[in-house]
Amino acid sequence: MVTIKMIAKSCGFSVATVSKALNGAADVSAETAERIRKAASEMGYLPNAAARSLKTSRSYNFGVLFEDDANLGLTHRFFSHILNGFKHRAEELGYDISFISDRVGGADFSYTEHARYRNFDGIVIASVDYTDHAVVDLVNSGIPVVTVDYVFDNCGSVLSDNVGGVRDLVTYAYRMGHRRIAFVHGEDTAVTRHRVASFCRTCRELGLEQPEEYLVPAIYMDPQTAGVATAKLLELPKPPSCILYPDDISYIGGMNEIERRGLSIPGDISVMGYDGIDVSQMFHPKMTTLRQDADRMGELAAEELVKAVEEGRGYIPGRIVVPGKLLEGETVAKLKVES
Amino acid sequence: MVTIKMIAKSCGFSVATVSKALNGAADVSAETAERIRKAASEMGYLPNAAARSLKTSRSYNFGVLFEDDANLGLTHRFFSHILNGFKHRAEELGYDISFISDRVGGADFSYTEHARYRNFDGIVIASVDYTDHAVVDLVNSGIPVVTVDYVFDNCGSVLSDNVGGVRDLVTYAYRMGHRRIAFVHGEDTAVTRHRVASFCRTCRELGLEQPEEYLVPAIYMDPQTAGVATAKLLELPKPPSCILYPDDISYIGGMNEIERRGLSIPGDISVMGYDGIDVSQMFHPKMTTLRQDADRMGELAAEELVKAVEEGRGYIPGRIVVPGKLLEGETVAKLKVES
DNA sequence: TTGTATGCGTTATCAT
DNA sequence: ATGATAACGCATACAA
Repeated sequence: MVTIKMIAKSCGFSVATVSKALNGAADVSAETAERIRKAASEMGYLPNAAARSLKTSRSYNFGVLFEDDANLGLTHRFFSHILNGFKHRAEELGYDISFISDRVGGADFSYTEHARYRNFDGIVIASVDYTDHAVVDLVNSGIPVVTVDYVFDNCGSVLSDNVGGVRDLVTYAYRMGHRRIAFVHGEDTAVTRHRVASFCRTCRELGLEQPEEYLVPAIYMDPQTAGVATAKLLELPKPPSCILYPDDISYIGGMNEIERRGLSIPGDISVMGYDGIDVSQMFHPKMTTLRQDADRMGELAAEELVKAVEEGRGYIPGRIVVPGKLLEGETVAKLKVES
Repeated sequence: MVTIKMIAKSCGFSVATVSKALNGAADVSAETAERIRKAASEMGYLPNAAARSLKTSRSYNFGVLFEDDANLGLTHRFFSHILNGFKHRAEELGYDISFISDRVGGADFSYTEHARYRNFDGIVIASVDYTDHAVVDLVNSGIPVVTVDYVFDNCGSVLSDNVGGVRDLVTYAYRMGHRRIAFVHGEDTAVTRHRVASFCRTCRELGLEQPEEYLVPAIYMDPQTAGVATAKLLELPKPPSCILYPDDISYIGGMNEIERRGLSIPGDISVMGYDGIDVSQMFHPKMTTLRQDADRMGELAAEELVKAVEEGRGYIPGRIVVPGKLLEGETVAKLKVES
């Protein structure tokens, strides 16, 4: 391993001068800077991140906290795209990425302890239970944090436009002539509350009836509970003509229940998904769903985090809302409007 | 930030003793060790990874290289599971995880340079072009490496049993009475070559005819090319009765082409996927496919890498083959055997 | 059993 | 413009 000390010896300069030259400091002559850089390159010099971090207390390393209830973790479709976008943009901006966990060296550590131990310059949080004490603690640790799909007062955040997304879906169904629209929603989270609120408000604004039974709980990414919810809706005395699902996977569970009953989509009942995952556009009938641009969200999270880190105490937390896009498929029937 | 120096001052011991006590060294009395640990805990002491790494040249950090041609990266279904399993097991074993990229601090770095810069103790490689010079360079860097689905002489490797998987699928089709079996395979990679070889060998052993036209190339995860390949097969004078696809997503492309022609699965033509992704078991007809246990593969890669790191020069590269599991769905018809 | 001293590779301060 | 030196936090060889 070649160090600046060895370069210094080889060139006849001091380590101080070598360090400055390599970091492009102004107070070193262009000539010697050139000579030193050449020697460094020839000798195969590489800086040592640990030494640099120790000295400057900057790691140029971001911590990533991605955990979810279902323990889908990195295999979660939405979040794997977030991570993907975050990673690419962070690397462009000069930061590496590591995962934060609740253990270090085999021993239990809090997230905050882990982050301090590794001296992360900043942290992105997604896909977790934001009421978790350990997460709240991390958020308040003083380390710059950007959260995804949740807002803390003192952190930047990148948010999928859930309110707009649900509004667009319901409005689309309305325009297609639907007047009895039901919402199978996910378990209680901040995202779910936003979506449910948007659903109720949009229905009210459109003058739609909102029987309590048209709001049915299920579990995100779980076809099973979505099927049960669907059964409940179909057995209502006055069943809906259109069902909105919490995500595209849940949609599949609903679809199966519908077909099991000999009903057809969209002939007998119309349905809509959420997320716009790849397979949603591959199967027939093509799914009507709302595509979330998760890659873009990840990129924006990286940019916001860099801003938070580099602006330091003067940073004003950004609230970035990323709009989705309605993918008009073939699962919503065009109805004659009821009298 | 509290350091061992501050603990030393607070307890009246030297930094050396504090360091030893905190690391559970034998040559420190149980009593003082206890006192020191108590003080450390009370003062909120946390070790500093950079300082430790600088001193010991061990980072307890693994580098992960996950890139693929399609740039699906982390959103690739198979690889996101590998990463997930790797992450969990590595954390249990006391290692953190960071991504390796070809840039550091915004400047271009080779993978090897990046790995040296961060002083990774070990590296896992998956999902890349293994002929890439930068990858080969990393493999030969001297840093312990474990590869997924590829073998280098001097590295450990974890392999999906592609030979056994294809054998099982073909044999299953044979048992179901199929005698004209076609294979739509992915682009040329090591995995593809193993699968094609297994396909040919199994057909030969079963005494099946193997017309050249029954081997059709497509692209992994691309429904489009799979559809084209399917069209070619269906238009053959003697079309196959069963088609094996390179993955479950490609299967969908094939299915769409089949249905577009008014044919039904499995009534008119039987089909099989590969991977066993979640949605493959949700849609009807349920897919017959081969489930790869990618999470397990990731875990085993972590264990193998720890072994490589800790055994040092005495490490003998392991070749771990992980068997898949045939998921018997509803897409392969039971045929009367032709005379 | 405990303490002293040194150095890991780097950056930063202050002289020269 | 360049260099001597200290310090970042920690682990360890060796002395006491």
